[in-house]
Amino acid sequence: MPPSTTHLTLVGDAPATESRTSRAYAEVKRDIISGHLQPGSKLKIEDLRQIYNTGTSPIREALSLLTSDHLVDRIDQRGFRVANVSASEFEELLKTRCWLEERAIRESIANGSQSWEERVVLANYRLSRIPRSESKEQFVANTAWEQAHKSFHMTLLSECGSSLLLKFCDQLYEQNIRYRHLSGGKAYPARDIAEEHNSICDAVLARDGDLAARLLVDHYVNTSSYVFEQLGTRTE
Amino acid sequence: MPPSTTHLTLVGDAPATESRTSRAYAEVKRDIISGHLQPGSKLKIEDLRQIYNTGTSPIREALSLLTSDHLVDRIDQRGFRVANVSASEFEELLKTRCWLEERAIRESIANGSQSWEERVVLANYRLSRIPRSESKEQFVANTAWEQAHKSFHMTLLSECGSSLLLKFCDQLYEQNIRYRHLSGGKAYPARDIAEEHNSICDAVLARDGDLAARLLVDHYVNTSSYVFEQLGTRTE
DNA sequence: GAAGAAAAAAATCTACATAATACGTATCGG
DNA sequence: CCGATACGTATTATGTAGATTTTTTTCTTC
Repeated sequence: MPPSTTHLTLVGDAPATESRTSRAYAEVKRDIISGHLQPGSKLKIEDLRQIYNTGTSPIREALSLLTSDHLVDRIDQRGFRVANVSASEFEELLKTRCWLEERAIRESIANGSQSWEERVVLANYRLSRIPRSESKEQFVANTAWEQAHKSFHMTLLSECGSSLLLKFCDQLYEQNIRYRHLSGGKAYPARDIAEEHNSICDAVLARDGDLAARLLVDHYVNTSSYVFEQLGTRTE
Repeated sequence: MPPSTTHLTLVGDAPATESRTSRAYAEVKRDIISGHLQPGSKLKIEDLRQIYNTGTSPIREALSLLTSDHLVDRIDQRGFRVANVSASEFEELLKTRCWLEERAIRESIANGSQSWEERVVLANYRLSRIPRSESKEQFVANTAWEQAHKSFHMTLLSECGSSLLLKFCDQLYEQNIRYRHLSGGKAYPARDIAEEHNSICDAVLARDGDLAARLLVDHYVNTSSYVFEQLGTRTE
């Protein structure tokens, strides 16, 4: 007899309803990463309470959680602010990301299973099918592409053998997206990003850690040069 | 100076008074790291409110902040728990720590200033003057030694050029202390830890990144074998 | 202008109300 | 009788409203 599908009794750890704190966390995070909330700007509890339509506790707790993602700064008795950005901070971010991801992809290549290879191929394929920009004339960030891109990169690292390292890479990745968004919606330099992804993918399948690490770091450094240009010309 | 261990005061000057949230954060953190609060145990807001003599908001916020240190787990609608421990988690922790600290000490050696060398020497000297145990007969953890030890190790990494990496190393260091404490107050194996510190110090002064990294990793792996023994024999 | 007092704004905290989960007990089918 | 499921109660987490403390701004006064 086929195993009957379990009825609606929730077995695992998925709570029935999402708390307001979680919702506020997700929404504020989204708005900071998207650049909607200006870097350095004050996050007044009362304002946020109204904007996100909830109470003070959920907002306060959401902001506390966001400090761990380095997206919000908290000062005792002086409230919360959106984390600032600067060229030097971005340089640190890029550097750190390269260090950590290089290690992570090397370990993944050394330890990754057969099915991991397949997941990498699949993630790359899915990414390749999604247009980078929603419009052909001008660059309009495509959320679906963003998700697939992150999924591809995190899959590359996923079998590094350390959930801690993965978590760090995830955090740094999101901080990086924020910088990309803040650097404006202008078109990216004419660079064949898909081809870069393919090369990384090939190196992974060849289990060539040195090559994969080099390609991955180059990929990040190249993408970042654009952000640096924008940051360098900031008027602030 | 190494960065402060909490993310509570990130920028600017210290406020006049410490908030209850900050106090609760520091106290709960201390009690988790010291092992006073059992791994996996439920953190009931009402209980904590009474124990730490404050309201629900400060407790709740403190616990939210502690989740970022991986010392507390949070599940929507189901509250907070002290993060669990296990041999496999500790293995990940050790591995990740070695990866990150190796990178950090190499970078520090490559970029560290003259005054950094002096700070390393000074931190090592101070550490050498403090007894490891408060009692000669049996091992009793000495808080002053703990502080000096952390200070020495963080100084080694302090000029790696990335405050993000430093923060990660700081977090991992504190998680590690927790494991040490949980592994009981038994005497450490007879090993000349001071001599290991001296060797690392010498390698730093010789600007020998390869050697320093190797010695540092060995230092951690050696210390950890004791924790593994204890974890392996846990009755739970 | 600068120093200081008063007022306004904002963050923090407490107390209570509400909603969700956990647990013990009863019930049902085998 | 035994195991599993459903139900009702107790416990706990979450959320709201408002009081309190701290900081920031404004307004005097010198």
